[in-house]
Amino acid sequence: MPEQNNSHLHALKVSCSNCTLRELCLPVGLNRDELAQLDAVIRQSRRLKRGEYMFRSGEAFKSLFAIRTGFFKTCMSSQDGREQVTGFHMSGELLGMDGISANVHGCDAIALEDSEVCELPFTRMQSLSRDIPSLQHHFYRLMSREIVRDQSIMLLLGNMKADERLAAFLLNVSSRLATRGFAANDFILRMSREEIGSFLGLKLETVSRTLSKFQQQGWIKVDHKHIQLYQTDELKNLISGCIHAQSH
Amino acid sequence: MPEQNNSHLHALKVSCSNCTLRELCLPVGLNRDELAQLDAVIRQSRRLKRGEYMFRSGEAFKSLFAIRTGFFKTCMSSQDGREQVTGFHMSGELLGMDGISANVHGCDAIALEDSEVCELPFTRMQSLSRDIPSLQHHFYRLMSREIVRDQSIMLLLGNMKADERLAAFLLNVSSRLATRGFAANDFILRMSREEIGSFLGLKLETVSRTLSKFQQQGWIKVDHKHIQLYQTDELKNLISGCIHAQSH
DNA sequence: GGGGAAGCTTGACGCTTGTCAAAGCGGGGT
DNA sequence: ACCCCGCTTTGACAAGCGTCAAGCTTCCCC
Repeated sequence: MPEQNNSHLHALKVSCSNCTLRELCLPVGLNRDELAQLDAVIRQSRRLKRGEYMFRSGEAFKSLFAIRTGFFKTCMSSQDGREQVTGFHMSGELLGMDGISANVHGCDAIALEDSEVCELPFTRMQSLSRDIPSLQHHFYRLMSREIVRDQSIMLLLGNMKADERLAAFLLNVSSRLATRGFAANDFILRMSREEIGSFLGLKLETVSRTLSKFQQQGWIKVDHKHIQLYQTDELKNLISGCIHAQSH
Repeated sequence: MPEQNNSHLHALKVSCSNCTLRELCLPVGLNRDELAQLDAVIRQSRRLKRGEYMFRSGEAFKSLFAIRTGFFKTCMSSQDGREQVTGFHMSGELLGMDGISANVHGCDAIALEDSEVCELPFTRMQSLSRDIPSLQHHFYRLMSREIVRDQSIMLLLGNMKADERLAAFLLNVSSRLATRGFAANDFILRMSREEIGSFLGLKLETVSRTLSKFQQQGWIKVDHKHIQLYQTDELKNLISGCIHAQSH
């Protein structure tokens, strides 16, 4: 692992090497020169402790943020303090794209564990992407991917019953962890039952009960936030009838 | 209305003049030369009859489509034939952005009335947007807007009760029609109760019952697909507690 | 190490919405 | 113009999930 000195980009590349899907990360198919240009634009990475905000709804939009390590939730809040979780995000994912349209962040992004992110100033990325066609195309693809992801969640919320939603959620988390080189069938959830419920359009009691039901049937083992999947086929069966069963 | 000959772009501009929000359409802040370039890229517009497909899920993605006139639904289908409506779309809106990520269309787009669309070959638009920075930025904003729209629907599906969903839906349709210069409080719905229900995550009977309830309370008048809004304030009250009550 | 708050599980009950059914109305095509 | 089919409305009933409540565990901070 040579010449690591002072290259924020290198760190990004390292996080990329953790991903089977290179597309999660930025530097794809760039030559040495283009990499250097990109590296110059990426700001010093920033560390966040659990509970800290990466950005808040209503703040001026200036940058996108790439997660190098850690785990985040994005959520929107109403006046009376209730919140709705709109997504959970892992290393390699890009946050803040909803802020482009109105130049204002449309949601809060909160670290669920100690994390590290890279800041990508948007106007500079935009002009850089004019010089590097493959970068431009990559940005369009990332935004399109976010649209596809949101629509698959719309399907989940509009069509599925509680147990189907939980099964889809567990399989999604599992596959995303596997993509990053972690165990697919034995993991720690970083979020609370209430946050899962908020994301899935369910109450926390329903989440808890449904997990217990899966455990009783021998499909999974639940020890608080420690989840083990024993029979993923049964979980897949549950959602096989649903539209576009595979995860985003 | 001079020199209309052979300019597909002109037609787009005409459809734009119907919109209070110029941002819905493509040619914003372009000079004469840039307009000519853009015009050269836009393919001959295409007419569709009610029920025809603009594109289908699974087809190769080649172009985005701008609606000049008419009304569309987008939806996804499962193996067993059930469908989920993911959106309703009016003149000035751009469809197909979910196809960019995988080079395959992710949903069906079907005309709900006789319509006219412009085809925008994506790779050519992409290279053109490198020469015209404002066009590039506009595309990013359009995709971001789609992300925001999808997230507001996620909130609706995850948080709201049946009557709140219907109220939000009616107010949304109303404001989008007003934006295009149509009456805000007296309109014809182009979709069936079943399609509304599919979009809102409800069964058609619930849609029908809830509309009847609104009518009983004197808030609206329902005559099949002909809707009149009498007391929009009451509808707004219903969703005032919800997160981000305003429409997309 | 201990205390307290926050998170999780489980039960009982009720409401919202889905399901099944029947009847009325309207519109499009022959 | 008429007829048939599809859409809509309305009712009765059932089920799934939310609500309220109590007790328990765990984790964090002092």
